[in-house]
Amino acid sequence: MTKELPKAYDFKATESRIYAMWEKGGYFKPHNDPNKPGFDPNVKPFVISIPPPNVTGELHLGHAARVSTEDLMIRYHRMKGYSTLWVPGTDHAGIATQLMVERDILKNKEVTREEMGREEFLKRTWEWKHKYGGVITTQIRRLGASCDWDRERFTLDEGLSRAVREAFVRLYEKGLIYRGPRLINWSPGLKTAVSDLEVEYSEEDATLYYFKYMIKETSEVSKTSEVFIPVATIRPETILGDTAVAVHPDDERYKKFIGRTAIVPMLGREIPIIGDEYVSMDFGTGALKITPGHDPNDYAIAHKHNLPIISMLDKEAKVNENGGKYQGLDRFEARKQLWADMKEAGLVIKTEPYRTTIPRSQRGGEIVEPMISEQWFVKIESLAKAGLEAVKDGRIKIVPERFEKIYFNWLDNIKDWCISRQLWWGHRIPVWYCPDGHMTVTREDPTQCATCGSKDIHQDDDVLDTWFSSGLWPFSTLGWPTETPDYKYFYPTSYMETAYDILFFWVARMIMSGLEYTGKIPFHTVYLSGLIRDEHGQKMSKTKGNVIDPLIVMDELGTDALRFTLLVGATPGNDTNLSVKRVEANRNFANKIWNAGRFVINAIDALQPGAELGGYTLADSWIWARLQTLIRDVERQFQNFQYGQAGQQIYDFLWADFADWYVEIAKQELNEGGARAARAADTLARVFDITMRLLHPFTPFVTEEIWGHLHSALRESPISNLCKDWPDALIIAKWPEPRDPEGWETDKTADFELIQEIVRSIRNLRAEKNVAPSKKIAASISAGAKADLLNQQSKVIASLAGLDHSQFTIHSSLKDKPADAAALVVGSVEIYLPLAGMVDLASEKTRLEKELKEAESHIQRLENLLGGDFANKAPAALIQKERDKLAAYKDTAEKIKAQLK
RNA sequence: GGGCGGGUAGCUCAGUUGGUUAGAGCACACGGUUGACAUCCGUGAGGUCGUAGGUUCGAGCCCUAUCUCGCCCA
Repeated sequence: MTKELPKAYDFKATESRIYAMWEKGGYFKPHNDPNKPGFDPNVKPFVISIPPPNVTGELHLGHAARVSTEDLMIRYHRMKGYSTLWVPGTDHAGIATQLMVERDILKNKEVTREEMGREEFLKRTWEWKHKYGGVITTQIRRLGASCDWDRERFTLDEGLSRAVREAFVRLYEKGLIYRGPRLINWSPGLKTAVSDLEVEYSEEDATLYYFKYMIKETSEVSKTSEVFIPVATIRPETILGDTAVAVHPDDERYKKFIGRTAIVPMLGREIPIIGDEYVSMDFGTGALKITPGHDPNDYAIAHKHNLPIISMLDKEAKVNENGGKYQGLDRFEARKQLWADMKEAGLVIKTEPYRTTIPRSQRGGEIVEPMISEQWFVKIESLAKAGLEAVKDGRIKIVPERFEKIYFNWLDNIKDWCISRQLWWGHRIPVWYCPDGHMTVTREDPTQCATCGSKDIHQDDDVLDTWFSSGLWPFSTLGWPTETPDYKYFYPTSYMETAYDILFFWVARMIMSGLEYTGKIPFHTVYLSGLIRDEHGQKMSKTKGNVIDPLIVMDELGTDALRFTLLVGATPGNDTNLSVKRVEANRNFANKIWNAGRFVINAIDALQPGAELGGYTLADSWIWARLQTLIRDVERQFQNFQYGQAGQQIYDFLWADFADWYVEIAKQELNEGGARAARAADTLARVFDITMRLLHPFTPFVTEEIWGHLHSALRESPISNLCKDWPDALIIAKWPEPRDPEGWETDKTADFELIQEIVRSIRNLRAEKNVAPSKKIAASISAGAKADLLNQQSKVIASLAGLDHSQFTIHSSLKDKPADAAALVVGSVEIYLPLAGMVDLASEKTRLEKELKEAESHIQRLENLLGGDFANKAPAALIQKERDKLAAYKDTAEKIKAQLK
């Protein structure tokens, strides 16, 4: 006998215990491990590498959604028998982590990282990592993630660092990596370059400054009149870096000035006036100042016209020596000063408010400054081409498909990737320089210059973009560049599951990297999820105060409730609005699972030894048919990545079909004892077992826990045969295989649905007439051809509809309709409820008339339908279906009419 | 400017390759201490599926236009 189970599911007492049991049982490990004896290379693996969270980060709902989805995929495939591996890990998140540690030492030691020095700072950062690096993985465990923790990786681990080094050296040797001064996005606060992707553009209020670009006078021009070209700019301070003024060659106003010389305000520097069709004549003043050192478009024009490039800002975005007397001023301060001076000098025309897009750093939000800087770049063209091909030819599939277009578009327009960052926390660029400027790039740290042999060499100060190492993740985590057994067996991986916002940052780069370094696709399927928003679709942010903390939600409502909400609320590629109300509803669902399980277990415990199994009842057949349909639907939906739909259907089945109908009917059967009870218990156990298997990837904890109890109850029961093939834990139980219908299902289902309709209509009437739920009432039914069926099911009907079975009669036909009775019509079945004293003739008449009207409107509609082209063109089966419906409505209408007489 | 997604019940969302009575959760109304569950049960109300055309025997779903919200890219 099983011990008494609590009345409510206690997730707090369950989750950590179950997780420990799984981990201890080794269930998170691939069952077919290439490092172990007995390995079979022919067994199909299923592999996911986790999108690595920031090592010092904390779990947010985005992580929770990712982890839940990946765990669902993993558990499903594990149950299907694949040798399943989920590789967990974290990345070092260069900027984020460095900032955190910088803030910390500034607060606690009051030193900056520069004052502290690189070596000491890195030591502190590693300490920080060791202290906080485990937080997020602990939180991921709480979600039930069934990853192989023995294979956990970190991007700065020795192995992964070797992969980064190998990748860099290979690209360098192939000539795909180069260093040079280019216009890049500079983050003055962080004092590092950032890639194009790390800049966000927002529409903001700004000021458009109009001023005079004076033209150097020549003899032909009157010395008395003022000659200038009006120019407008958003950033007046960049005037200090102007190297030309451009106008459209066809512009009647200005074309006469082309070839002449303009004078940079306040600096007096002379710059050419050039003609270029890039200038739009009707935008602004029609003339453009060219600042190639601080604007990407101007940079391109300067290249075309061979203009000099002047940098006028330093690394902190203060004006440098090229800014004359403004040197040392911050960029915004310089803007004010310069403008004031220009006003004084009579060069100012006007200012006006203007909406424009401002480039801001994705991290921190400061305004990014385009600047010329010496950086390392990856020549991306050939990599992009390969990445494009892999998706175009179907080797990699992106779900949902519409993101393929976005992916193509990005790769078609991609620019070289700036991979160097002026940070300390990361993979230091493996390039050494000697005093003569030779570069040495090797897999092992060199002791001398490869070109001149000089021992006086120093390593590049910069580190690589974190995404450079993340791009290697699917294979570096498996041992690459070494051909380890893991790499050989588990690579390429299977799915890459992540949110669409890092399609470019990460997914595209992983694909390009995988193809470039391993010659193989890193995964065959990319599944993109949406983002998690609050219940009104707003982005969650601390400033809005609408952040939902998954840890608190799990504390209050349980992990399964959160998981189920995230999984069922999501459709591929679409954002999910999460409301705590919904999580609460799913906490209730977890409890429903628990209690349905308790009921099943009690039924099993109550069985008498040696009980024979009775035959299948209609309800047995019906629930079994429903279950088989469910298995087929769920399987199809899993194959199509429709996880939300699948979860919803299982929910509906368990709650509506199983609990509300089958369990209620089973109660009666169980009361009868003997063979009837044994059959009911048997069906309960079989259906519940399969339902738990289907539900396990969604709500792993409660299903594992209750299934375990079911398992022990069964083992000690007279029907222990049922569980003879079950494994020790649900997590590795076999996934239910869909099978084809056997032919009997349609009739049984239709029969049962008639019973349901009869029950519902009696309940409805009872509620309408305010019959106390506890009161058993009499009934007689005229059932026509259904009389046999209803006779067999009379006890079911009676108990579900609250009828007194001893006063319940079923006939093929009734000669006289019972007096003083309410009449209900369900198709061809007439039900009489002699509610003495409660039946008011007038209101009965109204009710029946209403029903008649409804039936007649259906008859009208169907007759129109069947009288039209539908009858000629629609599929035969469908036409028959509608004809049957029409017949049923006609039957109903006639019966009601008879009642009304 | 180009592209993508959403607009379905009071709120938040589902809705298979078009199949004819559009679903759920929450909220709401009425009634229930039925031996699994009040984290529950029963019953009910609530929708011209953004708008206008079109294709089709048949459109929430396909096509065109349009309004609106959001996102990505330039």
